[in-house]
Amino acid sequence: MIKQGARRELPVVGRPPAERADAAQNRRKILEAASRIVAARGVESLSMDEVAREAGVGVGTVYRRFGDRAGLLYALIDDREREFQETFLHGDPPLGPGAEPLRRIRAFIDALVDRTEAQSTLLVMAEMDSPDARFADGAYAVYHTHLATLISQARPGTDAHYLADALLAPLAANLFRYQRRARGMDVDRIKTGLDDLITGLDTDHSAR
Amino acid sequence: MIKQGARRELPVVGRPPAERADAAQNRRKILEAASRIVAARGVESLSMDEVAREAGVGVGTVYRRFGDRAGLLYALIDDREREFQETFLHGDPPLGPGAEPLRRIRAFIDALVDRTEAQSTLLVMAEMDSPDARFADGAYAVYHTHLATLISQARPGTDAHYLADALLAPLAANLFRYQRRARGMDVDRIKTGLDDLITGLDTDHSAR
DNA sequence: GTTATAACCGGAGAAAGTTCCGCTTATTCG
DNA sequence: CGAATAAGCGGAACTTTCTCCGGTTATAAC
Repeated sequence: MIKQGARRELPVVGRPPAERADAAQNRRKILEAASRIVAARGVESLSMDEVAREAGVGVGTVYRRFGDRAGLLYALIDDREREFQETFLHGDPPLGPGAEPLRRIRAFIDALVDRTEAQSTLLVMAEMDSPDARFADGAYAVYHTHLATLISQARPGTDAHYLADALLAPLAANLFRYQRRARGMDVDRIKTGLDDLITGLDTDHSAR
Repeated sequence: MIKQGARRELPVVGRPPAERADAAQNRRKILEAASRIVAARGVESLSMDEVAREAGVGVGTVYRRFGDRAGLLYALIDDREREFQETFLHGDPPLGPGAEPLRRIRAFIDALVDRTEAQSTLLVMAEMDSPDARFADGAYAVYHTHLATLISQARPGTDAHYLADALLAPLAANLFRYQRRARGMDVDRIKTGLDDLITGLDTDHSAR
């Protein structure tokens, strides 16, 4: 995550040129305007035109800075959750390093459930206008790598890469919201269910 | 699945009034036109205007019949897969009744992977313009009920309802397509990974 | 066969996302 | 400081989805 839009085609070598000062300032203005609108009237009514107007820039600028609506929404999400990554990468056990892998997996998934609960509306909207955006976004990659590492420690020999995706999948914002709203499941029930799934990972399958 | 759009608000009691003959005919014409366009130029370029024109009706008619774009897409999907449901509900074992539950779960998930592979583009598009549509659609409900029943047989005492969602989640079209395209995973790898996850379900967790 | 009515029809137009392009400005290099 | 240039800017215009409503037609009751 962190940097959105802006550079879609990278130069063959070397880092992308730094953002010009005025551009960086516009990025900030846009992000703040978007945040203000979301706080005031919800994500549903966040139109690109309005963001541009509120930020005092043209629509074109919003698009140049963030690529598309999904990009803007993910930037908004990232902006709020950078510290979450800190917690599980370098924080205290059982979330951070120090605890045994399976314990960390559980703690991580639990924390992710809470995060999803808090941001579900924003996440659903973001997923909506760009189906791959969730996976292309850096945040997902970080979660995936983290989980895959832990899984391969807990159960060497399995396809940790795939299982990480599979464990993250039930936390897709649209399913999560459907379970919460339409199915009437509460957060604890979801956590318990996922714990059950994780427990299965700890099994020795070779004998089967 | 089966019936899309048309009746969003049901009468309190009794079945909805039958579709008028001309309306039913338009439904057919629209579905055929849409199918033709998809076959010719892909789902990406399926615009409601064009469907209407090709079917020889007004746009309003398309919307009255199918509710929205997602509704039309799901109708298209259902139209092609009604027999899939037959297979696992009443077909031969191990997919159909007769085999032991865990065996049937595996067979079902495997078959679903193949179905997702075949329809992924259509499914991704449908999920895109209406985040809950996948779950609201009758097909998902059928899968969910089927799986939940099998899970509660295989492992009484667990939250089969939740686990069914969790097992279906990695088959979300957008994740699936991302794994196939961006991650370069092949279908067998996905099946194997899911089998691994299912195996975990067979564990006795009470001792843990 | 006539009439009442509920369903249906078409297409104009509103709303929102995205693209395009001529003009402006920050930055760099001599 | 004074070009040269690459980056950035704004907003009009285009696209596509979806809504609305005045007029039409199928269906059923008499």
